[in-house]
Amino acid sequence: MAVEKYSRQRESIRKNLAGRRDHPTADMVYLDIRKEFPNISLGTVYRNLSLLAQLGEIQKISVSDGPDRFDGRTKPHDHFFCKECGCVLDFQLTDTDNRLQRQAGKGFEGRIDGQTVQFFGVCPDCLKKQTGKVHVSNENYIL
Amino acid sequence: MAVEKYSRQRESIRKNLAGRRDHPTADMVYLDIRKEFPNISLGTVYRNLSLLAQLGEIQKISVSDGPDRFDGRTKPHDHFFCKECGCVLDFQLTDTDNRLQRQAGKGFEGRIDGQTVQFFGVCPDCLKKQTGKVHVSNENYIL
DNA sequence: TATCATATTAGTAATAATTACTATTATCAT
DNA sequence: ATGATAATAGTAATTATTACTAATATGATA
Repeated sequence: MAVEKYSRQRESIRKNLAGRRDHPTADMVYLDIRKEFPNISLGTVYRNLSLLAQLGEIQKISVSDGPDRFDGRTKPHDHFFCKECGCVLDFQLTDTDNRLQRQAGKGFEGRIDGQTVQFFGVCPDCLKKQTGKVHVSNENYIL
Repeated sequence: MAVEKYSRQRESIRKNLAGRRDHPTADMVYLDIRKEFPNISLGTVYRNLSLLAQLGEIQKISVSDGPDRFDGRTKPHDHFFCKECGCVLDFQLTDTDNRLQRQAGKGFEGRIDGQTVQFFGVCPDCLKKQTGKVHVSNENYIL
């Protein structure tokens, strides 16, 4: 279960994720890695993605309307999900985190180890494409 | 696709979710509804859960390690996921939301329609069961 | 109340995503 | 180089969910 031996395939998967900013599915990673390892199997990709996620070297993101996605960024951050194109963007909320966790922890008898914020909406690209709608600054939309 | 006619099965599913505080999977709802409608099919449960989620009458929650879960609470709130037993608890963060969304929106050219916070940790029940570990107030754990 | 159009269902088949299995290969310590 | 075994490729199996279809339920209208 734990990693005990190096493998070129796993290293390639790790590097692939580290070098991209989108949030690919296992299949997208598979198609990419096949350029270097034409015989790699999808199962190998899945196994290594799970493994790397367990080790905290990548992050696994579950979405309600499709396959899981993976994120090569190690340090904790948040995500934005576009309801138009389905893309996932990274958000870095500075410092609010502690406030969040502290507030949630008040009177809670369990233990909170971490948290992540999921934002939903329309990404910049899709918003621009929506002709007929005037593009206004984001802050006007805030409730 | 839209709801145009009443159905007793759908109403039963809606009530079932409204009357419980856990966050059941489609299968758990199915098993429950079968007490009232022994012939209801799992597909019917799935279809109505999707439908109700689209209408905003229930909420669908995706988790990384199992089937989707459903939540009968209509008003927006957050969730806590226990890494021990897999249970999902509701959290209501008072008012911090606006701050979050405003902060995320700064300089973002897309549109943010909503957000939800996911907390991870160990639930109160599991924490108590972990013998050998002293139970301390949650606030000591906050980073 | 009977009739009709059609939304919804039960039952089943199909698909999508992911995991499990196994013989072969790669890694690494000796 | 050799041996122990972790990891892989290829494939089968499982899980979660959706799609399909004939029969039924709903609700409007006569």
